[in-house]
Amino acid sequence: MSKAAASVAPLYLRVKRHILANIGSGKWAPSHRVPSENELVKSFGVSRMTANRALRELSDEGVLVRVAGVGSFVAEPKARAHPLEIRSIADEIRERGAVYRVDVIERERVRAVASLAEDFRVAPRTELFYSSLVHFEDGRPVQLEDRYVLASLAPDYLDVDFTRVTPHDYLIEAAPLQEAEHVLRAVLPDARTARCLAMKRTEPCLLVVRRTWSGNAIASVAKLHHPGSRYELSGRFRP
Amino acid sequence: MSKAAASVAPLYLRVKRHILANIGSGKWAPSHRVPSENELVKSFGVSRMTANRALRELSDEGVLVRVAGVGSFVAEPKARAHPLEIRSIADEIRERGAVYRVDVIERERVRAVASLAEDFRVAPRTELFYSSLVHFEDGRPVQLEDRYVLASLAPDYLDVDFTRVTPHDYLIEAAPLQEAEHVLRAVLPDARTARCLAMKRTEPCLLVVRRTWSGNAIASVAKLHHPGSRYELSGRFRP
DNA sequence: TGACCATGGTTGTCTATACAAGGTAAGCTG
DNA sequence: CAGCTTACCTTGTATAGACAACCATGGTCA
Repeated sequence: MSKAAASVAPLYLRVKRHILANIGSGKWAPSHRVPSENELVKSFGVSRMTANRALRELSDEGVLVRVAGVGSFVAEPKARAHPLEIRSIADEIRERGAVYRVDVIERERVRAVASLAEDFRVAPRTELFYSSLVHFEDGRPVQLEDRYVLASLAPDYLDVDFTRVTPHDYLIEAAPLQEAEHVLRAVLPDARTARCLAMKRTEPCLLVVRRTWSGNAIASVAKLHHPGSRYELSGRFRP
Repeated sequence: MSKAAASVAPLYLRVKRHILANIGSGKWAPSHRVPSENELVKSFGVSRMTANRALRELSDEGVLVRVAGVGSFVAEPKARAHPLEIRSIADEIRERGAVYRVDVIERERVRAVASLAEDFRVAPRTELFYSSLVHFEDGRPVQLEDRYVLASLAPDYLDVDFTRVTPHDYLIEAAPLQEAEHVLRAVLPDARTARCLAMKRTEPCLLVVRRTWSGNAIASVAKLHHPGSRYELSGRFRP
């Protein structure tokens, strides 16, 4: 009834585990040379294709570095970049078990002024859609979302019911997301932001600016203001 | 002299690209069924092992979902979590081509008071090391790093020359990093922080709290204050 | 000595074949 | 009609053999 996975596991997996075990125990340090495919063929009694798959997958996973004509080596640990996940605010709030609500402040069709045109890398007066929402957690405002969207990429944007679908989720459907850029800053809110988030103008805001690409075009630029006293971004990470 | 990669690329890659092109163009939507291995064998004139490698790698990459006995299907796009990389500040500054400098403000051995003990999940009065550094970019302070380290995990911590190795880099070597947690907030600086970062107390700070695990123990808790006017966290992301 | 070349080990790719196991659907049987 | 069986297609794994490209080494030749 036990898993007994070790004895029935596919051969290529057993080879992978053997190598991972030797690395994990410190027996094979970074840059140490691991057995070649032919050596694994002999010691495990498997075919070369099986040994190749084990080593190739470990290479794809970044565990090994392979050099044609030379050998396979334990990769240097990198891991000095720690990803922090930035998620949809509605998901986050609901996942915490809190009540989520959104107010639609504005939604309109606009033409890009100079600064916006620069953000989007388009000509001035290009048609954009603008929406402004406030997201609430248990009745308290936690995010002001000011978003501009390239009209040609999401022609139905102004008809979306944002109380049911967040702009972010809608855009994922409408325009296949290919790249995103985030910039995080701490700022003081302007008068309108402070009013929308029910905060004092001396209280700091966590500002996330998110730009998303679809194909070669910048599909959307969003400015997300969060009251510093009521919102924090957090994430855990395992290398 | 041109790449001519398409004509010399390995067969399994050509098959992968064919499938990715059909997905990228929207011709094959999510949950659409892609050709089976045997169909690819016929249409591309490759062996089944080659078709298998193409489909298997796309499955490993999350592009396809394969079900034994049924077929291979275009995966649903998830990507509503956007990782933001948090990197070592020294690397970041040097990579921008700016001059990096660090001042060591304090370094000492301390005993955990109640709140610190709670952060570390250890008993009060457990021995910790404390260091306080200010990181400069082109002569302007951009980060105040207040760090506590579990003494038993890094006994040499106080002897490290922080002008040559950042605490973060040293800890990676000393205690294998297994997990990290980040919390980002916007706050107003206290008097000491404002003084160290040469900023006004009314100016907001971007605060990153980083906790790192090594094994089951919390190895380090770092509070990183950045002046809102001079520092921003940014990152790009391709799904 | 220095430049060239042959050799053998290594990774990278590809084929043809085989068996096993999961799943579906048609057809048979009671 | 319900339930079972069977055939077929699918993915998953594994093998033996083959050729190409890469690289270090050592030997040969000028």
